Amino acid sequence: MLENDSVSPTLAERRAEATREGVIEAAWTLSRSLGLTGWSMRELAKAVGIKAPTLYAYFDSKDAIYDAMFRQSYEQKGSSGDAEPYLAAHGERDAFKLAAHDFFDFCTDDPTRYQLMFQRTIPGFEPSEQAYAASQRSYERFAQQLAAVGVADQAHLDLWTAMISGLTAQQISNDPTGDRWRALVDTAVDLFCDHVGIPPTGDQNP
Amino acid sequence: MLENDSVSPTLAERRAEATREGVIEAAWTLSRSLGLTGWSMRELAKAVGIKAPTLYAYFDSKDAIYDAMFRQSYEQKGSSGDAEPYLAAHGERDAFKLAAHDFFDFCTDDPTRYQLMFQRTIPGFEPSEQAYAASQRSYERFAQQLAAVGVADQAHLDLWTAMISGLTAQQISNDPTGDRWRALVDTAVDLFCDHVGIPPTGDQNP
DNA sequence: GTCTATACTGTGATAGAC
DNA sequence: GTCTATCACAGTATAGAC
Repeated sequence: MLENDSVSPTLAERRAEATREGVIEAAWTLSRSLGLTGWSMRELAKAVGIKAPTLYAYFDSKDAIYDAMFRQSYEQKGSSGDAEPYLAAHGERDAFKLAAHDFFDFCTDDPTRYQLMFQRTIPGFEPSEQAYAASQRSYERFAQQLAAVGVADQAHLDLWTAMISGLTAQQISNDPTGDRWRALVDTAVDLFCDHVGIPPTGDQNP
Repeated sequence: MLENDSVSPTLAERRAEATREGVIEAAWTLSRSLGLTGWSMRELAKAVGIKAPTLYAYFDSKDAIYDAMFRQSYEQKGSSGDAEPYLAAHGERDAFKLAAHDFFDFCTDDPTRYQLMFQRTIPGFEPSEQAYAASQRSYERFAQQLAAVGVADQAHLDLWTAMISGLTAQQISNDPTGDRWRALVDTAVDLFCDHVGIPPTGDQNP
């Protein structure tokens, strides 16, 4: 690990960073075909074209690789699928439905990523402070989005989280290629909106 | 593995069965303190008072031990917490609430068991045909209970499953010692009952 | 500074003597 | 059935070549 506090990275640092990203990308590819814990450091090294011990020049441990993947996932989640643009263009219930489907699809699009982000499935792995902070920022953005449409009560946030993530989890583990629980998302959102007092779409003057 | 198709087991078989149960019990103890994947066959053997290779006289592999634990869990679930007795004694919504809390408490009482039963968390482990059959029987009992109170539509069953398991999962992973999501169970059940047309308690003549 | 060769420790699992 | 000895493989550390 180089130390260089100047503004522009040296060429060596840029090259090292490129290698790091290549390692992470290869780790994703292996994880999607063999499972998150289905590959060894030796296999990963071979996929990148280096020897296993060289990996330790870029990452302190296998868990550090998982950590980078974890953090990257939460940053991806932030940079796509924000529901806010919808709010101006749609009625409020439709905004909730779009937000729910955004999350649902983000999870089902990449079950391996979902497993890393939301299941505690890798023995011994716990996200570092920085990676955990990325997940916290993601939750904060989510909370602010719901606050923007009038849902600020913590209990309401928790109910939303449980309902949408519950549907998602069932879909991924019981019907990964189908739509059995996806088809229930709109119904669940309507139940939630009834509960928190969001008026039905088209009913703007209660 | 001995083969004896006669009705009464021999003394040797009974002793072997007792050892098997001791192994499983020790595996639970280790799993609860170190995590499901946090112990080795050598540690397990030491806890039972034998050498590691001797374990393989009782179980074909480590996964076979997980399999026995998995199956045992689903059989425990069948023999406790049936909601049927409640049905005669309570109004319908209260019966749903009791069933939901039964499931919720069964899961939060033993998060390790929950992890084995409902998360796919052990790398490479898949339940055997017999163990999977035990989990299927458990689901069938659940479906029949809901049918007995008038919920037979598959989509309704799926919505119930997603809501209650979603609350449970959030509780276990985000607030294992608290009540943050448990406090939402009754609300969720009411939303569900509103949706499927179960009248509120005390409203027997709609 | 980046890589390779080698080796250490612990894992699940097996072979074969008693 | 239970043991000792051993295997192949894992993650990882280190010494030293370039």
